[in-house]
Amino acid sequence: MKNREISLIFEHIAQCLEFRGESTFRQNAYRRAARALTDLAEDVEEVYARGDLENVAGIGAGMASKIAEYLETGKIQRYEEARKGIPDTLIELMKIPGLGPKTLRIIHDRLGIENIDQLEAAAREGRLDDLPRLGGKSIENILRGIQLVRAGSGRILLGNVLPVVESIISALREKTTLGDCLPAGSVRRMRESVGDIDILATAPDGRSVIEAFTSLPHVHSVLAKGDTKGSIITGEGLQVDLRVVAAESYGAALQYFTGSKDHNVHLREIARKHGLKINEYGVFRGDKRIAGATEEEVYATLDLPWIPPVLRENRGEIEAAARNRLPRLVRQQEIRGDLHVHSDWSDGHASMEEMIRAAKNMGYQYVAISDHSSAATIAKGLDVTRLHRQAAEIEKLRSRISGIEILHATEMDIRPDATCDFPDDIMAGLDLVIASVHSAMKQDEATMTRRVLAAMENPNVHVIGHPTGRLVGGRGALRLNMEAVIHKAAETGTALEINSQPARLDLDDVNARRALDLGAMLIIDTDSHHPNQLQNMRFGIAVAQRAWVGPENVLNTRDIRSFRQWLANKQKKAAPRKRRRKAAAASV
DNA sequence: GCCGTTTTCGGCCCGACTGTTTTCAGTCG
Repeated sequence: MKNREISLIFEHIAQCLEFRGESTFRQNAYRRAARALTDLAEDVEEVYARGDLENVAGIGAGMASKIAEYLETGKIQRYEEARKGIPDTLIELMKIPGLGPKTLRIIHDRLGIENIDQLEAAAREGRLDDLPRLGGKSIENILRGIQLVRAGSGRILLGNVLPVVESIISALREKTTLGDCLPAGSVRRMRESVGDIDILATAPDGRSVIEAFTSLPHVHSVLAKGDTKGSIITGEGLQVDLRVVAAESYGAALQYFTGSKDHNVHLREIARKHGLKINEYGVFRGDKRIAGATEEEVYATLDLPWIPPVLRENRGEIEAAARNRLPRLVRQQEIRGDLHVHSDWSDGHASMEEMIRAAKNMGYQYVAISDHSSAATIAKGLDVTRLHRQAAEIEKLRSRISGIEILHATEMDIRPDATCDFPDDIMAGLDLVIASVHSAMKQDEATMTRRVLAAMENPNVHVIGHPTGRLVGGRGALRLNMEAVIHKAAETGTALEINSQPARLDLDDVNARRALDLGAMLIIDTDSHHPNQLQNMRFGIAVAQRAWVGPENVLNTRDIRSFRQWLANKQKKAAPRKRRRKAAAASV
C-alpha cells in the first residue's frame, strides 16, 4: 500500500513550491492530491491497475502520470526537480508558527540558514535585525515559534482534550450568562487528535464572559483578552480560544470555525456559483445577509441539509447531501454491549464484578470479559487452567448480577507463527474470541498479513482486535495488507474491531470506511482496563461516524439473541468445508 | 495542476490580525 508514501511526496512537493514562491494554485493541487491519497482507503496500486486514477477527485492527468511513474520506477522526476537545493531541514522550518515561506526564503537567501539551530542562533545574535520587514516583535515571534516546535508536534489526543473543553464550558455556564456555546474545530468534528481549541458562544455581555474565561482555574497564562475574543493556555498546555459572537451570526461562525478547511472551501465554491458569499458572519447576496443564525439555515441557502460535523472532511459529504443521501450514522445509545473488557485476572485494574456492574450502569444488555491469553505474559495472560477457573467465577457472577448478560471471552494472541494461543476446543468453549497481534510487530508485510488472515480463517475466531496496531501520533501501523484483511473479514464473517481507546482508535476512519464499502462487519468496543474507561465508547463511535458507518454494520448494536446468532453463523461461514468433513466423519 | 451551472481557458474561498509600514505584505485559520 503506497498511498501514504506518495501522499507524503506530493505534500513535500507542495512545500517546495511554496518555499520557491510558485503558484499557490499549483501548491494547492499537490496538497489536494496528497489528501485524496490518504483518504483513499483502497490501495492506489489497484486503482492504477484498473486505470481509474483520474476518476479520483483531485487527481488529474498530471498527478496520475506521476503516481504511475512512482509505481513503475520508484521515483518521480518532478519531485527531484522540486526539492533540488532545498534541504529537508529547511522545509522543517516552515512548521514554525509565525514564520512563513516568504520570510523563510529571505532568511535562507541572505544568511544561508538551513536548520532550526542556525535560525535560533541568528535570531539571538541579532543577525535577522537588518532583514526587510523583520522588527523586534517578529523576531520574538520566531523565537517563540521555535520553542513551540521543539516542544513537540502540538497535536494532542482528542481523549485528553474533550474532558478539558467540557469542563471549561460547564464552568463558564456556572459563572456567566451564556446563550449557545459549543466547541468548534477538530474537537467538534471529533478528529483523533487536536491542535488548538476554539469555543464559540453567544452572550448578552461578551466582555464579562471573556473576563470570566480568562480567570478560570484552568488558566495557566492569558494570551489575549478583548471584548469578543479571549485566548488562554491551560495547565495541560492547550491553547483555548473563546469567541463571543452575535446571535444572528452564531450559525455562520460555528460553521466557519468547525471546518474542515477543505469542506468550507468546497462549500464557498458552491456559494459563489449561486451568487452568494459565505463568511463567518453569515451568508450574503450582495450586501444583504440572508442567513447566519443557525448552521441549518446556512446549509439551506445552498439547498443542502445540515451536515453532521463528523462528516465535514470534504470526502463526498457535500455531494451526498446535495442528493439527499447523507448516511444514517450509528449512535452511542444504539450500542447494546461492550465486547472487549479486561479485569484484574489479566492486566485490568478492577475486578470482573466491578467491570460488569460498570457496564450495567452504561445501560448495556451484555458485556464480554476478555482477558489476555498466556502469550501476553507481561499482561498476566491466562493459561487454560486459569481460563477454566475464570469460567467458574463468571458462572457465579451470572447468578449474582442480574439484568446483564455476561459473556466469557478472551483477547487471544495471534502468535508470530500465525497460530492461535489457545487450542480450538478451548476457543470453541468460549462465548467470544477476539484475536490480536501483540508481539513480533515488525514482521514484513507478507508474513504479518498471512498471520492475521490465518486467524480469520479459524472458525473459532470472531473478531480481530485493534487490527492495524497503530497508536495515534505514535507507533505506526503494522505492515499489513489491509485490503486483503478487509476482504478476508467480509468473506469469513470475521468482525473487525474499532477499538475506542483514545490512543488507538483502530481501525481508523479511513479503514473503517473501506470495511463498510467491502461489506465487512464492525464491532465498536472500549478495551477497558478500568471501569472509567467504558466511557471511551464515544470515541469509537466517533470513528465509526466519521467513516459513515450506520447501526446495521455494527454487530454490538444487535440485541443479545441476534448477536449470539451471528456468533454461531461465523463458525459456519469461516470454514464450511472443514466442518462438513468433520460432520461427515462424525456420522460414519 | 485541476476542473467545468464562467466547460478546454481562465479561474481557483475569505477575512482578520500583526507588524511593519505610511498603504500593505505576510501569516493564519
